[in-house]
Amino acid sequence: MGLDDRKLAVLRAIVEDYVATQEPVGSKALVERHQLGVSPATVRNDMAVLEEEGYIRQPHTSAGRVPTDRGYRLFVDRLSRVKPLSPAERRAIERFLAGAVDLDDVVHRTVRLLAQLTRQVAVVQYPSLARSRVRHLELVPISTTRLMLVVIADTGRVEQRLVELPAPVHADDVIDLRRTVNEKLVGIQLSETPPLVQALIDECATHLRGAMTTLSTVLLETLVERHEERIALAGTANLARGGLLDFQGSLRPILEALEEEVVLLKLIGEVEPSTLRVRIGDENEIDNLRAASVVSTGYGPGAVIVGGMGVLGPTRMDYPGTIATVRAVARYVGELLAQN
Amino acid sequence: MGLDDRKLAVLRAIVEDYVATQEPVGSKALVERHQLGVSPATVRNDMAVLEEEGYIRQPHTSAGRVPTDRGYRLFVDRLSRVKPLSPAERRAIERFLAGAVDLDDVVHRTVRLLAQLTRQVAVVQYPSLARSRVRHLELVPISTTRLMLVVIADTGRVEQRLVELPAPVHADDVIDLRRTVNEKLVGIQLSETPPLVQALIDECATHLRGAMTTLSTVLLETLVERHEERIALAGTANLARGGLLDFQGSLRPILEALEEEVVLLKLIGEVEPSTLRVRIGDENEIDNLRAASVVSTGYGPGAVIVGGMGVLGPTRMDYPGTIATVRAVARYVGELLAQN
DNA sequence: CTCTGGCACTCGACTGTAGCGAGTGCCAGT
DNA sequence: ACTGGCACTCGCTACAGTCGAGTGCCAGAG
Repeated sequence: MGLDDRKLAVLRAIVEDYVATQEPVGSKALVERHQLGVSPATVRNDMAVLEEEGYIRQPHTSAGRVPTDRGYRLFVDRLSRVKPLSPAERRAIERFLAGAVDLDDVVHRTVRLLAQLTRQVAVVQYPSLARSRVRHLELVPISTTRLMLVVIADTGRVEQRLVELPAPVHADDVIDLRRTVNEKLVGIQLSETPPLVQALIDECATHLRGAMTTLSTVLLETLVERHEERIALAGTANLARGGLLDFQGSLRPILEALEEEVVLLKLIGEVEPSTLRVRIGDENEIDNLRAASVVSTGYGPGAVIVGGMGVLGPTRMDYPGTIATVRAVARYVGELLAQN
Repeated sequence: MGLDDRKLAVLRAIVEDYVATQEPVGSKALVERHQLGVSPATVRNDMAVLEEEGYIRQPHTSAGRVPTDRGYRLFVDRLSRVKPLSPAERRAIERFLAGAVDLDDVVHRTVRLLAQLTRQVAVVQYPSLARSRVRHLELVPISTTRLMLVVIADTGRVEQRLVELPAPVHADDVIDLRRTVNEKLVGIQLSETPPLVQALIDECATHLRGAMTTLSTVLLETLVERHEERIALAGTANLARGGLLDFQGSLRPILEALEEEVVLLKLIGEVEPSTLRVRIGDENEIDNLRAASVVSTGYGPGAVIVGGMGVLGPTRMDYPGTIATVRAVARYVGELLAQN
């Protein structure tokens, strides 16, 4: 395990060159392009050690070296300093996001921005309902037996659902229902509403029990079970950039994975205390994504985290740059959310 | 232009074989696989004519023939009878769509269903707001200077938008506003609301003029300008099926085109009286899609058309099957919309 | 006039061989 | 511990040769 500083420098150089050129890198080219201060032969010896330890490998004998997933991991963990964005980039982000009129708009702009800046596939989760608080519940009578339930969360997210009532309900009763529901639920975090929703049924006037029961069913369904998580995606065209060298020739599995909301949620939705997460190749739990890397992070107003965002690209990607971009975009979106 | 029946039969056979095998088809193979009742030599002569007329071509000398866009066009127009779906398929469609709880759900299910049945990229436009009627307008007070405007269309589509008022408004006034707006606009087709919205400002009480002005601005924006058209997409992974033989090796342009909502709308949104439209290769106005074909149609409750749907695939696709599927799915969705 | 069988021809796909060169591993020397 | 040198490996490219599917054309039969 003895990896002295120079061996690490060699690994860093290999990663940087390979990411830039997409071609296996040999000892001679390395000493030419980086000031390592030693001869190719020495580098070769270091390479042999690095290969033995599993950080790099040769596609075939008599070819240069290529980093392995493990090599990238070491690079990310110990060898790369996050490169700060240029002021121009920061301003671009700010300006682009500032134009948003709407939560939907914010999410759309964010995902496009991420895709464009990183030149990769971007994924943004809508602010999770479970992590939001109820700002207001609205009941709109459509007919005597139909209500439109509109849930407005403090993150600005709005969800609606049609409710089919078991029996006709008078307009005054709708007002009644609305008041009761709002009194009990406004300000509560959505993930904690289920018990309260149960209690609602008992508390309301007897002749409204039926209506309230279906209403609360739909409420629970909307808030907790279904739909709950929405996702925006952009930049899939970037997958086809690397001339099929990345992703070992077939985009099929990647595209398939990206079509599954569940998969995407798994990718970026598991938000932990740690600010930012990088999953490299094999580290991905999803089989279809074994040839890809994912950089993801949570975002939200202030320290609260309401959702995740991230990008997906070939394992051979510019980690420092991507990490910096994802982090910066997430921070700006968080500020934007906090303002409103 | 003398294309007798046999030449047409040859063309049909070529198209069918090529679609099935993805390989240039030669004269010998043709007579073996189809009962044409003539010798290869005769077929060759017919092929020479077909080639001269531009319906087929040779990738290189001494290779079989491949249909041109023009050949596919002729095939679609005159040589293919729409093959009816099997009862099993019909039932599958019905069952799958029947489970939908929601307009959103209907659209999502539809697009996935289309992608799955045709094994191609599916696109479904949400019921266009411009073509819907207003069922209800709701104003939800968020704070004294903020309203949430919710527009509910008769197609079940719901659109919401935050309104920042120029000055605080009392709760009673909100009720007033809501009543006025609903009285004037409910039942009106959205594309015809603009003049009425203008009139609203004049009619309302003086102390509400300011509020009504911003409100109507947002209303117009929401209904007409922005956002208005939404699109669902599925099955992009199917693009990567044909092993890069379709789409001349690069998915890039296709994926790029699919990312642009505007492009997608152009693809399937131009709904005309004609029931179903097939655009083959070069016939596509969008440059990036010159290597693809699009089968699209309008849908809606009864004879009204509220949106478009369709699929996109390689020019080498099973036109009869795809056409039948798209038509059937559109019809079922129409019925579903009519029921509610 | 139409169809057919025959024949020469074309040209892409595949195979085998050879030379080149990037890159390596090893070793002896400083 | 580093370096220069050297033999070796092996993928890549070019080139020649063969094979065969498929064609176009033509003369002859119906």
